[in-house]
Amino acid sequence: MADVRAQRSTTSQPPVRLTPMEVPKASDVLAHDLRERILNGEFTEGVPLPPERELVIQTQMSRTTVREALRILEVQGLVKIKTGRSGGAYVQRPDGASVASSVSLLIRGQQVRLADLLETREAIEPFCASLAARNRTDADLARLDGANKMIADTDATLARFLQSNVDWHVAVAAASHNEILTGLMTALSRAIYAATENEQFIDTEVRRTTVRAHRSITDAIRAGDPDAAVRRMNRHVHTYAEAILKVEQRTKIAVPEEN
Amino acid sequence: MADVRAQRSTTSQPPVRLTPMEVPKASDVLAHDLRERILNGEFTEGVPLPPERELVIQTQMSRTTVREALRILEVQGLVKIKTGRSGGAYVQRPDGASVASSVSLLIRGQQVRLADLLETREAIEPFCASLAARNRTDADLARLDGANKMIADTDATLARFLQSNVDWHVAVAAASHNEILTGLMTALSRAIYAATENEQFIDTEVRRTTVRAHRSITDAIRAGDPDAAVRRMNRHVHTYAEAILKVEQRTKIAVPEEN
DNA sequence: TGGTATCTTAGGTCAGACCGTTTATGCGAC
DNA sequence: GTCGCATAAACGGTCTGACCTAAGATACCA
Repeated sequence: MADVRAQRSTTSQPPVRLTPMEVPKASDVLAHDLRERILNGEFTEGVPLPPERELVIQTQMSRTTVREALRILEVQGLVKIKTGRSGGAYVQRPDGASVASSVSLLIRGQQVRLADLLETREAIEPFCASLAARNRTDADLARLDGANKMIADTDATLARFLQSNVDWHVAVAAASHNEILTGLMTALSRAIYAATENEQFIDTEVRRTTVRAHRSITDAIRAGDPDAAVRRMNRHVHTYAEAILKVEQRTKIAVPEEN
Repeated sequence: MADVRAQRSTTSQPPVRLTPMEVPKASDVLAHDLRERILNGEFTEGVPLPPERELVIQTQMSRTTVREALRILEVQGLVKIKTGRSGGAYVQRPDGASVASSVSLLIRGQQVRLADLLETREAIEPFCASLAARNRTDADLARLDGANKMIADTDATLARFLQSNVDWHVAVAAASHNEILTGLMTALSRAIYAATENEQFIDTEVRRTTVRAHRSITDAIRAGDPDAAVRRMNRHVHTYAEAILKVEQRTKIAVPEEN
């Protein structure tokens, strides 16, 4: 090791300034490189990355490191790892699900108040309904109708009712054809489901009101009437929120894990 | 291996039906368990998880497996791993950053158009402004004023302008005192920043308009006028979106990597 | 021809070693 | 004492090489 002070004495110039150096981990470097290649389209969707042992040869890294890199990409939703022969890391593009899961973590981690959840839905969903009225396809309408049919079953358990409820709301978001909004609504709906399941918020009257509101909003979406859709959705989620909050007294929210 | 058909012939009952079995990976199991404990508050923020070798002893798993689990949690933003003595996996609660990065991946994966981003902001931000007008504290106002001051500097570089822009928008969200909306706006702002930096969307005129709009919205928030706040914010983000989209002609969005 | 046994390729897990970084600790000079 | 520095200890990071398990491919036999 050369002595730094010796260098200093040989020059009158101020010492070189160095920024606090970054020492990236090998697996991060590899993950980063692969991620860039995937996002740049060098690896197209559906094709498998080279096998781990092949990557070991190419990168001169150990298999441990290679595997950690692949694991990172898997968590980020950029590859899907399959086992067995002709398994491997298959490239996929991240979809709304990854957004939904990170939003779920955000919600669960912050111990968010139920009021915040409902507020957020009030912000987002009317806009979704408006977009849905403009962009919906026949397939979207079919999905909405299906959810309406499911939820109309008055004999269903609470869990089934809430599930159809979620399905309908997610279907509205999907009909907006905006991936981000769809991801957000998926996460929000799931969280609200969980929060309202624990309490006995939902009585027969709420069920009937909900079914009617969904029908009416679906009609507006089918008719391609954004203004009506926005207005009705606004009223629906607001009414729902008020009903819930009237019952709720500082309830702790517990969002179930997805998968 | 026993012959299945032999069993069948010895009984008249129909064979047992099994669902396609789930064979979770060991590292996923551990990651899942740790994640639940963190989110349930069993490990509070800031405390380190047991060292890897300790986890190996407790879980009877190999260090490879333990490390993969920790890596998963790190990517999900639930722990921050530090090296060196008294290093380890320190528990942290996920914040807007993890949502932001998954949104970024979604965008870079080209599943999302810039229009979707702007649309989502149009859905969320007016609502934030409304809440902010109702819930803002003096500290919130100070933060908004600070951002307004920064952005008014006409000599600033584009990067500085956009950063102050993001700061202001995030400050509005923070003033709403809704954790979810704040997290979402952080993510969206960063993504929009990145998407608009690459293009030369921002000219002097846009800058001046933006500064004026921010001032006017800040006034409404200070005055505690939700209606004015919502109206002005609506116009601001809508105008901005139109200006951007006018310039954009099927432009490929390239969001730079965070970190 | 159709099904079944086997082979082959891939990821999953394990054990043990060693390296690099960072902090605690103890010792010596002031 | 107390400040500074060398050293030790406690971490995560990486590597090697082995073996297990899943599952598609293939050959073989009825």
